[in-house]
Amino acid sequence: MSTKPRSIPPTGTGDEHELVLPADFRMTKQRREVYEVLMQHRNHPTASEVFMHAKEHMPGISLATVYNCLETLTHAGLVKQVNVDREPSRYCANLQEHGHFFCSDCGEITDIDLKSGCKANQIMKLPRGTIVEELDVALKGTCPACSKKKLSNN
Amino acid sequence: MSTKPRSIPPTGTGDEHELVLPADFRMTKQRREVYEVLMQHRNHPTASEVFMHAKEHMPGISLATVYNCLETLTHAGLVKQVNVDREPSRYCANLQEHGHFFCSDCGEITDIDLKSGCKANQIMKLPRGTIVEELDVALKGTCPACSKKKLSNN
DNA sequence: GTGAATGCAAAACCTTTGCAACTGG
DNA sequence: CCAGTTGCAAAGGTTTTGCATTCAC
Repeated sequence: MSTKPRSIPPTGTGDEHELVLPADFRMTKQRREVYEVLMQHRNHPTASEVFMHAKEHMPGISLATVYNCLETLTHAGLVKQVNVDREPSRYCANLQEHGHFFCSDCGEITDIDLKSGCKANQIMKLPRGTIVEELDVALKGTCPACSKKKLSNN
Repeated sequence: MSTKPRSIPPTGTGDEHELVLPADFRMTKQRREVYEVLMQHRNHPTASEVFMHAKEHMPGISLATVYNCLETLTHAGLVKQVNVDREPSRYCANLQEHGHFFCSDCGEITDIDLKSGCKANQIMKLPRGTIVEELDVALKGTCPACSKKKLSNN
């Protein structure tokens, strides 16, 4: 646990699109730290949560820098921003195309894989000429753990 | 245009779920006005846009009240809240289950119908025991009008 | 009549910005 | 070296809140 390996090339599943970092992308200490936090905490932390974790390894880091890094990393394609209603943005380092499930009981957010080959025009009545660049699927409801808990409480 | 009919029972397509207003729901002048604005402006206005329109008919109305009304109407099921990233929330009175398409060129938001019978478990690999209450599909890209414009500009 | 809704202003909140100091390539 | 990044604090814009007044049922 002392000297963690710090590899940048991300998930390595080979399933995501070719990842090309912007030519002028600088991997600073802070950006690496923020990225590492997201790699180690896969529960979609908010910016402040990332900030708190990052401070453990890097006491001097500021919240504004965390916001900066998150934006840069998102823009670079290493990180995805996840918005739930009006709540603070959350971030994840899972680059595979996936949706999100929000449990209204426990508040947990879990990644949900789309069925293979699921494309926008298969589920939506798109007017011809529409160019889709991003498909975002969000589900709300009760997760298996919580629905189980509910049942046994009755 | 002088005395507009002001009916509350919503879309009337018969396609949406049975709409049961909360027992203690009070239809105040302001709530009716906000609802009417949303019925007449189907382009997903923000709270401030609703406010501006509402003021035309009801100069005394306040922004806080518009926010209150929007929340109440949303809670009552007469209105849906649409969030695009971190931008101000938008609202619509289209109660049919539908997705949204955000054109990154012109900024317009259009309702997109889901293909009939499209359910969450048909497109997502849901863990068994998951209870889905809401399916939210958001698309980003270029709308037909803008992609046409782009082509003719080249 | 009465509890709920309104209007106003101020607060809360997340996020962005301006700028001097610093630093990675 | 030097454009880009950081840290700090302050501002920005959206949404919420507290409270006296008003209103719908």
